Amino acid sequence: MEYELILKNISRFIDLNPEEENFYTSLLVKRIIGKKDFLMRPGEIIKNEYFIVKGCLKVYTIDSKGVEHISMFAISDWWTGDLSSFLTEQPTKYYIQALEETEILQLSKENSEVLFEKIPKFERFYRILYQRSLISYINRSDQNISVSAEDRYLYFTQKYPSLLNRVSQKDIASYIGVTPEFLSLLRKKMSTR
Amino acid sequence: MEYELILKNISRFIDLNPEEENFYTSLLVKRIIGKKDFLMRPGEIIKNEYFIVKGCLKVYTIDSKGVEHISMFAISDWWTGDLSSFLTEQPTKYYIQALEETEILQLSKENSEVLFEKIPKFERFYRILYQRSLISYINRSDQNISVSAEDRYLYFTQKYPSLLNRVSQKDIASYIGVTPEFLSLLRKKMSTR
DNA sequence: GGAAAAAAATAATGTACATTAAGAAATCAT
DNA sequence: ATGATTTCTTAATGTACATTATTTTTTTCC
Repeated sequence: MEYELILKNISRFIDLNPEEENFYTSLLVKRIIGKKDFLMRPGEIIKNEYFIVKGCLKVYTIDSKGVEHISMFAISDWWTGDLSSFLTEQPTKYYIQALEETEILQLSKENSEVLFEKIPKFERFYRILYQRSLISYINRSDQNISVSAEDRYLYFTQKYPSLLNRVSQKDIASYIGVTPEFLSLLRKKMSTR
Repeated sequence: MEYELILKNISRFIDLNPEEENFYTSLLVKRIIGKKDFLMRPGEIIKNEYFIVKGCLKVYTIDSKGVEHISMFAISDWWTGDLSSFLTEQPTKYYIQALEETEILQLSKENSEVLFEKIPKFERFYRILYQRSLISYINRSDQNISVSAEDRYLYFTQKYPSLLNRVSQKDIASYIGVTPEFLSLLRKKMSTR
């Protein structure tokens, strides 16, 4: 069934009875984002959070020199969006683009407020979800200032093996913070050992 | 009164009645960390979260070459600890050291579980706290891969002006991910403009 | 207050990574 | 399938930042 994956995602942290499950899924909107289409562009005020059912997206900014910097990839069973814009109602600076045809479920800000009122244990769900995200972002920002590009690449290959064949090297380079040329060189050096 | 600051911190996101306030503060333990003393060392399993009443701490790791990497500073009205060790009960990799005599309030894991049971709206408090932390760590990790050292330093001076006179340049250099020598050079270059 | 220790500045040299440019390989669109 | 795009590789050169070493300044502490 359509909502199986998202309900399973939620049941990792909280238990819902069938009635609550129905209420929750009634708040969701399903969307398909075609390959290369955008889910978000800079300047928009983000009114939703997104759960990825199927597919793959990249979240990135473009700097003043026109260079793309990938902030994260989002695949099946992950959440994405722009928490900052969602919370502050300021325009986002991110692009989110589908690398493949992608199916998402979106939950609007109004509906998430309704949700917290009606089923307060969703506060717990998000508490735990954000707690765990926070841990991985703390790690990532520590790593970005203390670890060489080669080790960041190695870490990426170990942490996200499923992305290796799905995402271009150019995008991986952007994610780990180097140019595609330098990553190509690194990979050559690493393979001759 | 002793708990004024922490109760004010909490009241930013949730309302507590006097009874709840008393119950909450009864779960806290007050500690003083002397200058240069450690609140945490690698290998320990972290059983508390810490709120800083007064003083200043640095959170850092030491890499395989013996180089210190500062992950964050923590000052009055901030929370600190090691969420990862706290959650997973694995040994921490962090040192937390007081840069000045520092007064903290600690909440143990057991007590935080009691707290969530007795006053579920603390789930909401932590949901919002983590959400906001997450936003700033997402920013920081984006910044670390896409922004020059000079701009990271500028951003630091703007975001944490109060730390500039309190923390050594060497520690600021570590936080932004450069050597103290290079930060010194940057500052000289910046001052002659 | 003065010696010792730590932090900061300066400078020379070294290295990780960026930039530019060009060709080869893979992917895409008709 | 075949040309057109995009991605990947390779290589030369350039630059941001690291390393090492020395000197100056500031802080610590008895």
